[in-house]
Amino acid sequence: MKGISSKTKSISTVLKKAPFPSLSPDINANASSSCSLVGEFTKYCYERDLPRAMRALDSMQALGVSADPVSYCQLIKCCLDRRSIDCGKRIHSHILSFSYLPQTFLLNTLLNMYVKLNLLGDARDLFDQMPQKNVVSWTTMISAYSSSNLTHSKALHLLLLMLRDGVRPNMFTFSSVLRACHSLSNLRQLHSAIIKVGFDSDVFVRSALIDIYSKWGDLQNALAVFSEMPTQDLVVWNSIIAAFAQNSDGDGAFNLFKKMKQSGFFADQATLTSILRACTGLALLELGRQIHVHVLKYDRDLILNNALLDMYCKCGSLEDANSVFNRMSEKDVISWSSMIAGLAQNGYSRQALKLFESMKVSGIKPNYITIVGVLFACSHAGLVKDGWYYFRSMKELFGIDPGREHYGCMVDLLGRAGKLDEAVGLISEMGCEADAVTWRTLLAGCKVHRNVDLAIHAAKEVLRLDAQDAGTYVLLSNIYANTRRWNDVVETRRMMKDRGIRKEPGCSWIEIEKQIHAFILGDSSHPQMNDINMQLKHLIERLSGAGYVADTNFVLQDLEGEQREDSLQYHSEKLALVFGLMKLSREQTIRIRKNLRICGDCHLFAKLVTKVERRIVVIRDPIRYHHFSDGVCSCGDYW
DNA sequence: CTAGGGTTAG
Repeated sequence: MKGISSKTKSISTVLKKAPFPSLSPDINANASSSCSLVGEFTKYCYERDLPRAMRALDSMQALGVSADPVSYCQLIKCCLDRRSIDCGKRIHSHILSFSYLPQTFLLNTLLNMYVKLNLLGDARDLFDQMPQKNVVSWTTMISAYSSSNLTHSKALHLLLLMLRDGVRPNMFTFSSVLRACHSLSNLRQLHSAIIKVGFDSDVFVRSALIDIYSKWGDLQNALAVFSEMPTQDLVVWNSIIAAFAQNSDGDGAFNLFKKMKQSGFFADQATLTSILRACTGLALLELGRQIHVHVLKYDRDLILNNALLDMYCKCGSLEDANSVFNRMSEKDVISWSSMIAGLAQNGYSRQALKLFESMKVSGIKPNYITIVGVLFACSHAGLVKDGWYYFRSMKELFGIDPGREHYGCMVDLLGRAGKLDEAVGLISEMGCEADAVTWRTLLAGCKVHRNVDLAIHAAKEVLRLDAQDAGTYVLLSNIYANTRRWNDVVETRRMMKDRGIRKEPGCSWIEIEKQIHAFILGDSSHPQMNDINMQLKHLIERLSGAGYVADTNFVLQDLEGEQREDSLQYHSEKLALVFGLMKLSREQTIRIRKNLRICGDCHLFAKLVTKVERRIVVIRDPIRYHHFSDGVCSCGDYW
């Protein structure tokens, strides 16, 4: 890639290549044949006939003649479409051999080609050698660097060089460079620069602003950008809806969606994808099914189908997930990963591993997240050997280094199997420091296998890394109470109070005829609460016959609010479950979502309900799925 | 010749 600065070419080179039509008949003949050659070349370029155009280009190269820049641009686009790096480079070197300075827009087209072909190095070489860079050249390069996390700093750096060079950024530049900002304050700087030049009214810049504020978790500012002026652009609507869906504010997403329709816009693939994600977050299976109807008209949209698939998995309807998965005309690593994780999370570990084998056969390469799902499947089914195998060979087989999540799954697997020492060993072996999630996982193992000393250690680690984790304070205090270490109980409660930790009230949601009913611990505002309480009493009597005894160990988990012995009875999932029994027909699965982990008493309660009442119950807590049926739970009583 | 929105884990 050298010699692009044709300025430096000697006069003699220039003369040698310049046509002298009057010198001799030979040269005249030559000139007229070059003329028709160029004509042919131009024709092929416009017809997008890459092979013929390349052949003509070679002849032109031999004769030292050139065509007009627009034809070259056509041909470069053609290379892009065919993704032919080789042809692109040949055109580039042909253009370099010109005796004159190639026009900037032609070099920009080449630059763009390199960027789109992911040849950033070649792009940068060309960019550095361009004698004249205009705003398009700069923006092309900045945009290339902005699109990868690894090169964000280069994008910002180029913006500075551009300004120093006296080239003013335009709307294109800003809408590309925004995603490269490295902090919220950096984003605010860019935003105010944008406002200063008045580009904030551009729909591209606005959607980029909304998107990046959302990625930094700043929904207020995203909404502020959105609300500043009336929107007549679908992408801007989609940006703000996605912002809410991605920041787990499903209700916010639905409200905006409603407003969008009122403003006369129709949902496209991106809108539906975000709305499905909102359904996923809120576990709204029925609403998700309704959206599915609209998805059908985009049945070849991969991303949309992936979102649909994930919705069914996370809403606990594996039948639907399976049928979507099987009908998808195209599947990528995300489709496979979602399905594998979905099977595992819903208790079908063996199928998950089988599907993983099919995936390998299909030729789609597993990624980091796929392996998380695979290990999760192993841990769920207690497949210690398989887990170790996948964990130990993932680097060799798939080229993926084990990360936090993988270690987390292994700690879960070992903890579940009672191999707590091995789990501790693994934590110390981690390349990265164990985070609160990992310690919480170990803590769960300690709880089930009643290892008090290790539980205390794990809980302390959790609290060291996440001082706000109300559940762990409560659990720790619970352990101390059970082992009669009263001073420690007092100390733990004091710590909680000092740090202003409040336990989030337990809340459960159930969807009945497209209506969401929420049950919050200690809140009896539901209109049918009296009825529900009565039914609950009757139900408990029936369950007692089947051996149900309230597990008061868990009462201690509720330090806040009522500390009555019978407060268990009011755990929100019990109320939701009873309401489901009252309102849904026997054939309908009772699906409940809750904000806290399910307690042991409610877990036993749900198991017995499915046995005594012959119902299917699915409860999704923030981490795991519990499929209850005939007195058994898919989690195997470990969660 | 350059720009914006949607999917898997945590």
